[in-house]
Amino acid sequence: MQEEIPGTKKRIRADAARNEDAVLEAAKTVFATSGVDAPVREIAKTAGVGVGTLYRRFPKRSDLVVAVFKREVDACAADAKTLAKDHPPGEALSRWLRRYCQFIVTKKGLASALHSGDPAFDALPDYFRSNFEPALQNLLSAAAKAGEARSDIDAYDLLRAIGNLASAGSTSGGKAGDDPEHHEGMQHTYRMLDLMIDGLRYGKSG
Amino acid sequence: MQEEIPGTKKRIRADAARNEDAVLEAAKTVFATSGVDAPVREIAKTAGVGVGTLYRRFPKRSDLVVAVFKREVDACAADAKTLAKDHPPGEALSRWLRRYCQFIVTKKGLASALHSGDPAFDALPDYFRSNFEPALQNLLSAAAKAGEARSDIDAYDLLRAIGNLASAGSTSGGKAGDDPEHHEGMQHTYRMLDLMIDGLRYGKSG
DNA sequence: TGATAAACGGAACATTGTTCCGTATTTGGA
DNA sequence: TCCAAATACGGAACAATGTTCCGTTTATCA
Repeated sequence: MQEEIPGTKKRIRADAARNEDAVLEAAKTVFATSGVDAPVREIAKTAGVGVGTLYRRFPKRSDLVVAVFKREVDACAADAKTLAKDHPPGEALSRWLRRYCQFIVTKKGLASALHSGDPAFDALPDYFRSNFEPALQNLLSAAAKAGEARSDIDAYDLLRAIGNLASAGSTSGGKAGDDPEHHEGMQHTYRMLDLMIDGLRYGKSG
Repeated sequence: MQEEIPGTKKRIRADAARNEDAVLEAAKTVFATSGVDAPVREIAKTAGVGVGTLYRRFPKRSDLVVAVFKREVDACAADAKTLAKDHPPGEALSRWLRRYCQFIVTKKGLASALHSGDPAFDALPDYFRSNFEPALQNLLSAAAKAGEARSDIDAYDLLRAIGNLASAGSTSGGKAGDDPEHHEGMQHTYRMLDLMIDGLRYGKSG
């Protein structure tokens, strides 16, 4: 979260840094497994840490939720750059859109928390957009310039469209289980996504 | 809630009936004042009743929320009939739409509960629509027949439109306070509503 | 290596939903 | 009118959870 800023008084203790990371990682796992409403204690235990430690870094439960969310937004946005480096533009675009779709699907539970009215989450939508829109815009532009995708699609529109697709296709809640209906819904979602991607890359417009 | 059905074994005890009503009334008040997340104890105390009494009638907190919601839907829908009896068709229509708008505004907190994924609330949207759509349809038809409103508007569309208007204009949460911004938003909402009503009654179409 | 600041862990506290049960009230019949 | 059974009542007690507190442990640095 916060780097070594020159002006900062003291270094962060090694164990503290290690634990902060462990907590974030545990929270990510637990949120995915048991939903965003999972008890703080469960996260602390998974991280192999006492609740006190967790609360020192994240004074409110919502702070932890926000931190995990931002961290995953960062990771997903960062993947855009990686994919752009490792693949031809059209392919990078396709892959990232699938990656993004997966992000949305796994954040379903969180999404409902966002609209819960808790002011703690007010900043998240902006964070979401300000990271994803440029990330996608770059992929889109590169693909368009290479003639590997149409150029008349707005990044934000696409983000929203896929977001809607994905939320419509997943059962509400945010747990992870092996619910078969859930899997069918997912398959359907990914099929629709592929349709959009194909349209984007090979559609009649240029 | 449940009437005297001939097949029923025993009569409901008088104090029980009285208390059920007191609880519903108290819940309505408390939800309006402190939001739908208000503690059960506060509702019980307001009703002048122990929590045990409350829980016998409403085994889950959500049961109480649902009951209050339905009761207010009933009340609002019933007002449509009353207004139709006491006013000329166009006027009845106007008045009821304002009444409905007020209903929506005060149920903002509840609305977010609806989309919380809790299956306890799954039946509410249907209840909402199946009561309000016919109620409005009647007013609309009567007004149209009397030449006091245009006839090309769908009842459900109108319900949704006003619903959106009202939710957009109110600050999230569902509390009641004297927040001045909230009041401004409300004024704006009602101004927009009046615009729609005027369009409905005096617009160019017949 | 030892002093000190920083961090740790988890018991303890506060709030809330829910259950339990001894007590009080209503009801229907004698 | 009065009694016994049925019913309902109230609120203490329990469980789950977020959050705070503080005695103990550990990392850092000279």
